[in-house]
Amino acid sequence: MATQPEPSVEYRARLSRGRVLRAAVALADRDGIDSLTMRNLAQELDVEAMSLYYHVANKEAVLDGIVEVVAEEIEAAIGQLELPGGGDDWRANMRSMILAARQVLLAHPWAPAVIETRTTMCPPIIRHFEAVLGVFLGAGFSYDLAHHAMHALGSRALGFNQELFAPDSVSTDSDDTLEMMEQMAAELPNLVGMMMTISHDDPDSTLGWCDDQAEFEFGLDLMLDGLETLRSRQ
Amino acid sequence: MATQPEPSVEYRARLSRGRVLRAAVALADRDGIDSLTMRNLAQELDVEAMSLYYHVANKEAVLDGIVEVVAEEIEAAIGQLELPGGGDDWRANMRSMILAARQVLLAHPWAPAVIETRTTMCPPIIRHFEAVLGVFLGAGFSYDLAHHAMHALGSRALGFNQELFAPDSVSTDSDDTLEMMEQMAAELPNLVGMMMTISHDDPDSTLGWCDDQAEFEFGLDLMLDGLETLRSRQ
DNA sequence: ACCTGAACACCGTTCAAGT
DNA sequence: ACCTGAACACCGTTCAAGT
Repeated sequence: MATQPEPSVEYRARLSRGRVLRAAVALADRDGIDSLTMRNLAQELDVEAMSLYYHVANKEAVLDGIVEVVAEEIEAAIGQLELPGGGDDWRANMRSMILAARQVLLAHPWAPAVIETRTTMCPPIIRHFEAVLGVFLGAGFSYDLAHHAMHALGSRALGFNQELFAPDSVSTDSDDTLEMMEQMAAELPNLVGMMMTISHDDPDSTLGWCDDQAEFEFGLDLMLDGLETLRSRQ
Repeated sequence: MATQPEPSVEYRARLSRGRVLRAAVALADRDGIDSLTMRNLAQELDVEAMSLYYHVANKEAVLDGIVEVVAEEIEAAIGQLELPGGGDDWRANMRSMILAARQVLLAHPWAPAVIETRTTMCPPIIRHFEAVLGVFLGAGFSYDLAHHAMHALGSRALGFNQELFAPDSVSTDSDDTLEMMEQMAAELPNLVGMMMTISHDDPDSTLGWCDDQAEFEFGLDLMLDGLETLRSRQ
């Protein structure tokens, strides 16, 4: 009789904080953040829910942890970047760092909302802000102006600008809103006029169906250009 | 014998959607948004939880409703405003509208987070965006530029800029973070340098304890100034 | 050291039943 | 028409118990 079962198909890998967090990210990516419950997460790992508590303190710790995983991905993505601006063009460097972070977040659509509910910064996020701040300081921003700049950037420093309301909330695709828009055309001349003009110019672009990436870059450039003006006058 | 009980102390006012929503706002203001459960809300109204469902479809409808209540307060606050810019200074008008909205939100600290989870816009919010857009168009912005401007403003149009992480997440008040900062001073020269400089200049102002209102206005003005530049070149 | 079963105190919500 | 009691299917979490 075998006293030691050899590794086989029924062998189950031991749990660890890392495995728990990676499974949590995968679950949130696949089924959405609402599906990330301790019970579902345990099932994903072929384990009982209570086993998770041996590796993470509680659900908040799981949420902290999945933000950390994403932040580490951002760090890795930025690490691989060849900064285009060299020592000269701080805006180009900042821009590519932030757009690289954004690419990572696009793969984890739940991340912005979870990040905004966190109360403490994990080390990789702190290091990210350290790097962003480094670009400002390297370009000659005073500590004071760089401080304002960090606040002004806000979540854009991590590559997202939390959109208000769902992408299609005022979309003309919905019959309800279309009807509502028609009966409100008199009351909402500006919005209706803008939507009609924009969808006339570009049928794919309405208020409810905008190019998020283009709008993000527009807002980002607006900030960076404004900050450059302030820097040069400093 | 009285066939009709006269109104008396034990008379209980009937429920209505309006009473439910006002009670929900008051509860969230007083005890925080996490305390806003159907059961707690019912208790606030001296009623069973199930009674609420006669007046609101479900909890999502309550959240939609409390955002609507806040948006109506914003609408009222802006309605009472004397716009300082007259027909000339669109930035001054926009600024006072947005800062008035912000004052309302400061009384309902839970509101930004709830607003960001909504998927559809309620009528008073739509009307608010209509008014903001009206300022842009009135100042001569093209529909296209005004559209970009609305996106760039984002939640700032409603008076908030969701802060990442809690106010004191990197505060030097906490012994833990102070210790962490000390041991990380070598790894985080930019952040530590900025914090030391800023708290040296102004002991009340550190990374973790900033003047939110001043930072909001800094970011808002940066956007408005940048947009004015684009408008004038249009 | 690591995992589990049973149980607790909550949720939102349904449905049939009361007045 | 309006409100309620009992019940259901979930949550996160605890604690003592297993191996």
